[in-house]
Amino acid sequence: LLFCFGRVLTPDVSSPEDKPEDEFTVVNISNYRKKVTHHGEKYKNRMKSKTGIKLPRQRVNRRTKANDRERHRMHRLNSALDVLRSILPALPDDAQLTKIETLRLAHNYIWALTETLRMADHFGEIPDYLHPHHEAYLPVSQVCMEHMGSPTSMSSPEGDSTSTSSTWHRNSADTWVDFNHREHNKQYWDESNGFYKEESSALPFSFYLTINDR
DNA sequence: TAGGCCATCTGGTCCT
DNA sequence: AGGACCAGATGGCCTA
Repeated sequence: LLFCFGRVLTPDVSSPEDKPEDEFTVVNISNYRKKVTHHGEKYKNRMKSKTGIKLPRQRVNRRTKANDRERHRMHRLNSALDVLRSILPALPDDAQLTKIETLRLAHNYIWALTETLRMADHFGEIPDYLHPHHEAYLPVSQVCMEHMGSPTSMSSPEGDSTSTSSTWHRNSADTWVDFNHREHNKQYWDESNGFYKEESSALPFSFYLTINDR
Protein backbone atom coordinates (compact mmCIF):
# COMPACT_ATOMS: atom_id res chain seq x y z
CA LEU A 1 0.00 0.00 0.00
CA LEU A 2 2.86 2.32 0.68
CA PHE A 3 4.03 1.47 -2.79
CA CYS A 4 0.61 2.36 -4.04
CA PHE A 5 0.88 5.71 -2.36
CA GLY A 6 4.39 6.13 -3.59
CA ARG A 7 4.70 9.61 -2.24
CA VAL A 8 3.91 8.81 1.35
CA LEU A 9 7.18 9.08 3.11
CA THR A 10 7.36 9.16 6.82
CA PRO A 11 9.38 11.92 8.35
CA ASP A 12 12.62 10.77 9.84
CA VAL A 13 11.50 9.62 13.24
CA SER A 14 14.69 7.91 14.14
CA SER A 15 16.14 9.20 17.31
CA PRO A 16 16.73 12.90 16.79
CA GLU A 17 19.61 12.68 19.16
CA ASP A 18 21.47 10.81 16.50
CA LYS A 19 21.80 13.91 14.42
CA PRO A 20 23.96 16.93 14.90
CA GLU A 21 21.87 19.90 15.85
CA ASP A 22 22.62 21.83 12.70
CA GLU A 23 21.69 18.99 10.45
CA PHE A 24 18.36 18.91 8.74
CA THR A 25 16.55 16.40 6.63
CA VAL A 26 14.47 17.06 3.58
CA VAL A 27 11.38 14.91 3.73
CA ASN A 28 8.43 14.61 1.47
CA ILE A 29 5.38 15.80 3.28
CA SER A 30 2.24 16.35 1.35
CA ASN A 31 3.19 17.39 -2.13
CA TYR A 32 6.03 19.56 -1.14
CA ARG A 33 9.46 19.14 0.28
CA LYS A 34 10.01 20.36 3.75
CA LYS A 35 13.01 20.97 5.86
CA VAL A 36 12.83 19.46 9.29
CA THR A 37 15.46 20.44 11.77
CA HIS A 38 16.48 17.97 14.41
CA HIS A 39 16.40 18.33 18.14
CA GLY A 40 14.58 21.59 18.06
CA GLU A 41 17.41 23.56 16.58
CA LYS A 42 15.20 26.44 15.60
CA TYR A 43 13.57 26.52 19.01
CA LYS A 44 16.55 26.20 21.28
CA ASN A 45 16.58 29.86 22.21
CA ARG A 46 13.17 29.49 23.77
CA MET A 47 14.70 27.73 26.73
CA LYS A 48 15.47 31.14 28.19
CA SER A 49 12.96 32.54 30.61
CA LYS A 50 10.82 35.40 29.43
CA THR A 51 12.47 37.77 31.84
CA GLY A 52 15.91 36.78 30.66
CA ILE A 53 16.76 35.32 34.06
CA LYS A 54 18.79 32.17 33.79
CA LEU A 55 16.72 29.16 34.78
CA PRO A 56 17.99 26.60 37.26
CA ARG A 57 19.88 23.77 35.62
CA GLN A 58 17.55 21.16 37.14
CA ARG A 59 14.53 22.86 35.68
CA VAL A 60 16.14 23.14 32.28
CA ASN A 61 17.05 19.45 32.38
CA ARG A 62 13.52 18.49 33.31
CA ARG A 63 12.13 20.62 30.54
CA THR A 64 14.56 19.17 28.01
CA LYS A 65 13.56 15.63 28.94
CA ALA A 66 9.90 16.54 28.75
CA ASN A 67 10.44 18.07 25.33
CA ASP A 68 12.09 14.87 24.12
CA ARG A 69 9.21 12.79 25.38
CA GLU A 70 6.70 15.11 23.80
CA ARG A 71 8.56 15.03 20.50
CA HIS A 72 8.64 11.24 20.49
CA ARG A 73 5.01 11.07 21.49
CA MET A 74 4.06 13.21 18.52
CA HIS A 75 6.26 11.07 16.26
CA ARG A 76 4.39 7.98 17.41
CA LEU A 77 1.13 9.74 16.76
CA ASN A 78 2.26 10.67 13.26
CA SER A 79 3.43 7.12 12.61
CA ALA A 80 -0.01 5.87 13.57
CA LEU A 81 -1.55 8.38 11.19
CA ASP A 82 0.72 7.11 8.42
CA VAL A 83 -0.47 3.58 9.05
CA LEU A 84 -4.03 4.82 8.90
CA ARG A 85 -3.35 6.66 5.63
CA SER A 86 -1.87 3.52 4.14
CA ILE A 87 -5.09 1.56 4.51
CA LEU A 88 -7.40 4.30 3.28
CA PRO A 89 -8.29 4.65 -0.38
CA ALA A 90 -5.39 6.28 -2.14
CA LEU A 91 -5.55 9.78 -3.37
CA PRO A 92 -5.30 10.23 -7.11
CA ASP A 93 -3.16 13.32 -7.09
CA ASP A 94 0.22 13.65 -5.54
CA ALA A 95 -0.97 14.92 -2.21
CA GLN A 96 -0.95 13.31 1.18
CA LEU A 97 -3.96 13.68 3.36
CA THR A 98 -3.53 16.12 6.18
CA LYS A 99 -4.10 14.92 9.71
CA ILE A 100 -7.64 16.18 9.96
CA GLU A 101 -8.47 14.86 6.50
CA THR A 102 -7.07 11.47 7.40
CA LEU A 103 -9.27 11.25 10.46
CA ARG A 104 -12.36 12.43 8.62
CA LEU A 105 -11.80 10.13 5.70
CA ALA A 106 -11.22 7.19 8.04
CA HIS A 107 -14.44 7.99 9.83
CA ASN A 108 -16.39 8.16 6.59
CA TYR A 109 -14.64 5.16 5.13
CA ILE A 110 -15.66 3.02 8.08
CA TRP A 111 -19.14 4.35 7.66
CA ALA A 112 -19.15 3.41 3.95
CA LEU A 113 -17.90 -0.09 4.70
CA THR A 114 -20.55 -0.49 7.34
CA GLU A 115 -23.14 0.62 4.83
CA THR A 116 -21.82 -1.92 2.37
CA LEU A 117 -22.36 -4.70 4.85
CA ARG A 118 -25.73 -3.36 5.79
CA MET A 119 -26.82 -3.23 2.18
CA ALA A 120 -25.54 -6.72 1.60
CA ASP A 121 -27.83 -7.81 4.37
CA HIS A 122 -30.66 -5.73 3.00
CA PHE A 123 -30.46 -7.12 -0.51
CA GLY A 124 -29.75 -10.60 0.68
CA GLU A 125 -26.61 -10.87 -1.28
CA ILE A 126 -23.18 -9.40 -1.45
CA PRO A 127 -22.65 -6.87 -4.22
CA ASP A 128 -20.69 -8.16 -7.18
CA TYR A 129 -17.69 -6.08 -6.48
CA LEU A 130 -17.30 -7.75 -3.11
CA HIS A 131 -17.25 -11.24 -4.56
CA PRO A 132 -13.61 -12.26 -4.77
CA HIS A 133 -14.25 -14.46 -7.80
CA HIS A 134 -16.47 -12.06 -9.66
CA GLU A 135 -14.96 -10.24 -12.62
CA ALA A 136 -16.05 -6.97 -11.10
CA TYR A 137 -14.37 -7.72 -7.81
CA LEU A 138 -12.66 -4.73 -6.41
CA PRO A 139 -11.21 -4.77 -2.93
CA VAL A 140 -12.60 -1.74 -1.25
CA SER A 141 -9.23 -0.97 0.20
CA GLN A 142 -7.88 -0.61 -3.32
CA VAL A 143 -10.54 1.65 -4.64
CA CYS A 144 -8.76 4.76 -5.71
CA MET A 145 -10.18 8.16 -6.24
CA GLU A 146 -9.37 9.63 -9.59
CA HIS A 147 -10.09 13.11 -8.50
CA MET A 148 -11.06 14.63 -5.21
CA GLY A 149 -10.75 18.30 -5.97
CA SER A 150 -9.20 20.42 -3.32
CA PRO A 151 -8.79 18.35 -0.19
CA THR A 152 -9.58 21.30 1.98
CA SER A 153 -12.42 22.83 0.10
CA MET A 154 -15.87 22.51 1.50
CA SER A 155 -18.38 21.79 -1.18
CA SER A 156 -21.98 22.63 -0.83
CA PRO A 157 -24.19 19.95 0.66
CA GLU A 158 -27.09 20.66 -1.61
CA GLY A 159 -25.47 21.76 -4.81
CA ASP A 160 -22.90 20.01 -6.89
CA SER A 161 -24.83 16.79 -6.86
CA THR A 162 -23.40 15.87 -10.19
CA SER A 163 -20.10 17.32 -9.33
CA THR A 164 -17.43 17.20 -11.94
CA SER A 165 -15.14 16.06 -9.20
CA SER A 166 -17.12 12.89 -8.87
CA THR A 167 -15.12 9.77 -9.14
CA TRP A 168 -16.85 6.87 -10.67
CA HIS A 169 -15.39 3.46 -10.50
CA ARG A 170 -17.10 1.09 -12.77
CA ASN A 171 -17.16 -2.38 -11.35
CA SER A 172 -19.64 -3.97 -13.67
CA ALA A 173 -22.14 -2.94 -16.28
CA ASP A 174 -24.69 -2.03 -13.68
CA THR A 175 -22.79 -1.29 -10.55
CA TRP A 176 -20.92 1.84 -9.76
CA VAL A 177 -19.17 2.68 -6.61
CA ASP A 178 -18.57 6.31 -6.13
CA PHE A 179 -15.96 7.40 -3.66
CA ASN A 180 -16.52 11.02 -4.18
CA HIS A 181 -15.27 14.21 -2.69
CA ARG A 182 -18.57 15.58 -1.68
CA GLU A 183 -19.95 17.22 1.37
CA HIS A 184 -22.32 15.13 3.37
CA ASN A 185 -24.56 15.99 6.18
CA LYS A 186 -27.31 14.14 7.92
CA GLN A 187 -29.10 13.88 4.59
CA TYR A 188 -26.20 12.30 2.82
CA TRP A 189 -28.46 9.69 1.30
CA ASP A 190 -30.65 12.26 -0.28
CA GLU A 191 -33.29 10.52 -2.31
CA SER A 192 -34.22 13.71 -4.12
CA ASN A 193 -30.78 13.70 -5.58
CA GLY A 194 -31.19 10.10 -6.54
CA PHE A 195 -27.95 8.93 -5.09
CA TYR A 196 -29.38 6.09 -3.18
CA LYS A 197 -32.86 4.84 -2.66
CA GLU A 198 -33.32 2.53 0.17
CA GLU A 199 -36.50 1.06 -1.22
CA SER A 200 -34.83 0.24 -4.47
CA SER A 201 -34.42 -3.46 -4.78
CA ALA A 202 -31.87 -3.21 -7.50
CA LEU A 203 -28.49 -1.79 -7.99
CA PRO A 204 -26.93 0.50 -9.05
CA PHE A 205 -26.21 2.43 -5.95
CA SER A 206 -23.50 4.81 -5.08
CA PHE A 207 -21.27 5.46 -2.17
CA TYR A 208 -19.95 8.90 -1.57
CA LEU A 209 -16.85 9.06 0.50
CA THR A 210 -15.74 12.42 1.67
CA ILE A 211 -12.97 13.88 3.72
CA ASN A 212 -15.24 16.60 4.96
CA ASP A 213 -17.30 16.53 8.09
CA ARG A 214 -20.48 14.64 8.00
C1' DT B 1 1.49 38.06 0.86
C1' DA B 2 -2.04 35.53 3.44
C1' DG B 3 -3.48 31.37 4.96
C1' DG B 4 -2.87 26.40 5.77
C1' DC B 5 -0.23 22.88 7.70
C1' DC B 6 3.24 21.27 10.40
C1' DA B 7 6.95 20.46 14.15
C1' DT B 8 8.39 21.95 18.29
C1' DC B 9 8.44 24.21 22.76
C1' DT B 10 6.07 25.17 26.89
C1' DG B 11 3.39 25.09 31.12
C1' DG B 12 -0.63 23.16 33.17
C1' DT B 13 -3.27 19.11 34.62
C1' DC B 14 -4.05 14.40 35.56
C1' DC B 15 -2.53 9.86 36.63
C1' DT B 16 0.48 6.18 38.49
C1' DA C 1 8.09 12.78 41.54
C1' DG C 2 7.85 11.80 36.99
C1' DG C 3 5.46 10.60 32.81
C1' DA C 4 1.48 11.20 29.63
C1' DC C 5 -1.53 14.18 27.67
C1' DC C 6 -3.22 18.55 26.18
C1' DA C 7 -3.69 23.14 24.25
C1' DG C 8 -1.61 27.56 23.18
C1' DA C 9 2.22 29.91 21.09
C1' DT C 10 5.72 30.29 17.68
C1' DG C 11 8.13 30.05 13.45
C1' DG C 12 9.20 27.60 8.96
C1' DC C 13 7.66 25.92 4.54
C1' DC C 14 4.44 25.74 0.90
C1' DT C 15 0.55 27.04 -2.19
C1' DA C 16 -2.85 30.06 -4.19
